[in-house]
Amino acid sequence: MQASRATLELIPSAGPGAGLDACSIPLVGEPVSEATAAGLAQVFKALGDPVRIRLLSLIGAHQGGEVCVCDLTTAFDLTQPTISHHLKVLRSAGIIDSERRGTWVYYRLVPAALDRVAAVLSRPPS
Amino acid sequence: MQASRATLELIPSAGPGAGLDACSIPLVGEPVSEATAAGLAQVFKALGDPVRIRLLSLIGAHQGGEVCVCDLTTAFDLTQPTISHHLKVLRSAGIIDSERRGTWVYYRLVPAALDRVAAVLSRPPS
DNA sequence: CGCCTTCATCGATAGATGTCTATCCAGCTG
DNA sequence: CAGCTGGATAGACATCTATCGATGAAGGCG
Repeated sequence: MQASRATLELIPSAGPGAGLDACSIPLVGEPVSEATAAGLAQVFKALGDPVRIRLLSLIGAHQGGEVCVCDLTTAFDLTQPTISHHLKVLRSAGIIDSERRGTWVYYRLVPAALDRVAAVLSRPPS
Repeated sequence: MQASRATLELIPSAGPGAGLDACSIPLVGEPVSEATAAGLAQVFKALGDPVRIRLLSLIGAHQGGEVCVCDLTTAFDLTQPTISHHLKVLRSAGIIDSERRGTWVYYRLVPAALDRVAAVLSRPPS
């Protein structure tokens, strides 16, 4: 590195309590910790598939906010285990939730999770 | 090839020249098309890595909104080609932009892209 | 010109991921 | 009980990806 540039300090403080469950610090406001970045990345990774995006859209757009898995599997040209796998990824990320009622399992969105992700992406008013 | 214009169209249904339209394409409002889901998934996939999250955070938090690559490489325990790879992924997704000035290359955020993603995740007021 | 610094690209490789088939579990109904 | 259906799990496999070392391209400097 040439001497005419001042090196800046940018190792973020590895403070405790880092994670997605922490308060939603804007992404562009200040450097996030490694743990926070890992938590955010997991959620974004769950969103990083076209099938899962469409699954979320189908669930969110459905009247009542709940969709039976049987209705989701028929909406794709994929096998039932594949859809089940994608639903599991979304559920592991905390984006959706499921409930069994009798024979069928219903999935619904977790609005708080989506809100939190949206808040992270929003830049602070400056 | 710096600051290549070969970035993808973030939301295909937005049309060319639409720019940063504040009107959100709802993810939870109505089912999205396959093409829209694919475009969104690519952006989310770009965000689905802890290193890239931290890169975005470092760029966005830096004074002036620009960061030299040399400062980004020193912030991670990774090699320079790896950082360059991650920057390319973010740039291909339209999330960041680069500009060469003399010896150094500076990266900055593309706020419109982040705003659009945040808008997609925001649910319509019920 | 030659040399150095900065950054991008190439090629290889270990690990992650999406998809399938086969199978198992839970719940309903004869 | 047995049998059927909706959904999850297991295992296999092809593809993708994150990372590295090596190299190339662009620009500054003596």
